[in-house]
Amino acid sequence: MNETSYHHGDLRTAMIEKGMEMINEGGLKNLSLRKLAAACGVSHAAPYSHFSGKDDLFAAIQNHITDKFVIVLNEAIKNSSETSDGLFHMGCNYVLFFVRNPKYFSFLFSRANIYLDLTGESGGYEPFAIYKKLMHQLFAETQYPEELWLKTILSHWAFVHGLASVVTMSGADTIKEWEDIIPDLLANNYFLQ
Amino acid sequence: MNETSYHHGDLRTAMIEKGMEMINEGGLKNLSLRKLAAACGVSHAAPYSHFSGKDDLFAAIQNHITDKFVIVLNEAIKNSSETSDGLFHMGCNYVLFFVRNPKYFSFLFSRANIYLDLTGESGGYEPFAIYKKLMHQLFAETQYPEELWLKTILSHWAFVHGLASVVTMSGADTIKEWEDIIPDLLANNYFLQ
DNA sequence: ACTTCATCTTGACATTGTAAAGATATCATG
DNA sequence: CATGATATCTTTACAATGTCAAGATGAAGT
Repeated sequence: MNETSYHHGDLRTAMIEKGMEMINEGGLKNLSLRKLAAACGVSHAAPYSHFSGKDDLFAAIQNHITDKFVIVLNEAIKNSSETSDGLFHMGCNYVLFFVRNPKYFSFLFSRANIYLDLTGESGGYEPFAIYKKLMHQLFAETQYPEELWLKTILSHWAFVHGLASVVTMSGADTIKEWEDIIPDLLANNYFLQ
Repeated sequence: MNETSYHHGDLRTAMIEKGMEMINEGGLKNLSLRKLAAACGVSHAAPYSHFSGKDDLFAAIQNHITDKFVIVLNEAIKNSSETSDGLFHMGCNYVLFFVRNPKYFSFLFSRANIYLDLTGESGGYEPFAIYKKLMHQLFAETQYPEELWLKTILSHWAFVHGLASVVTMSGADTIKEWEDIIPDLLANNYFLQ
């Protein structure tokens, strides 16, 4: 199935991966369904055989990026013997994922289709669910007082997610020290009082 | 200058305020320059006498929201006698502004035109600059070790900004307890270790 | 070889952003 | 008050975009 054939072969994957490329290069505003189709060498209506529309296409790209993000998060658990160590590394991996892919941040979190389930043990937006589950595990191990669970989860996640936000808004690509700063900030408590 | 006259009278302000309304109602994706113009009772090209284009118009709306945001932040200083108290209240006001205006968050921070100046004493994105300046003041008062300034600012801002993000992603309008939770989270340290 | 079906193309249309040219009212100046 | 300059708005036009419908193509199975 070469590039001159009538049928593309794997247009769905091609659209998603080309979409990720073009988001990383020119951002979102200059990316249209038709340009993406052209970049894949198909006509402007071809994507409609694989996606119900533009929203569906971009949601698929979002899911694909989220999948990679989830993989990076889960790597933190594998490489850690203790749970508390895993939480630290998951925080690092969380932020550093966006240090290495700055454009992904606003794309992932500005589409207003993400729901953070605060109450349950699982469900909701997967990266948050993973983080939450790991903290629950740590809470159980250390017999952390249950009335503080939600507050502690909120604090930790907000801090980590906020750091990712800061990184992308202060020139992630221009600051090379992030890889040293982030673990420092997560390991030590630099809050006043 | 009534609504039937050829000249609107204050189209620029009308576009900005109507734009804020429509963002709060239907979000961004359903808002076009032409719809906004129609909602203001003018032709679709009328806005071009006040804005250079769509980007300029939306930047003006963004600036207007930011102005209101800055006012809310500065109120924290007036109502506080001590600097540390002001910092606490500014954090509260920061997050609660988005509890009360959930749609503003993604609109403000997803336009990729915000730059956080980490190094200087002022300049850059104003809400961040205000927060940073207040912390510098507190550092000076308490003779806080200078090598920790940047790390402490990063931690505090990331936490506060992350909380605002969490709030908007977990249904700001459905959870009425935020106004009690946020001050609690900011006043007490619920981080592990 | 024939049929079936997924995939792709072509053509069309409404919406949108933008620019140019002209219409209208406001305002300063005499 | 008259007049011309200027700001503001309308009309018209065009290219880009998202979407749909109808038809073309070829792959896979019978």
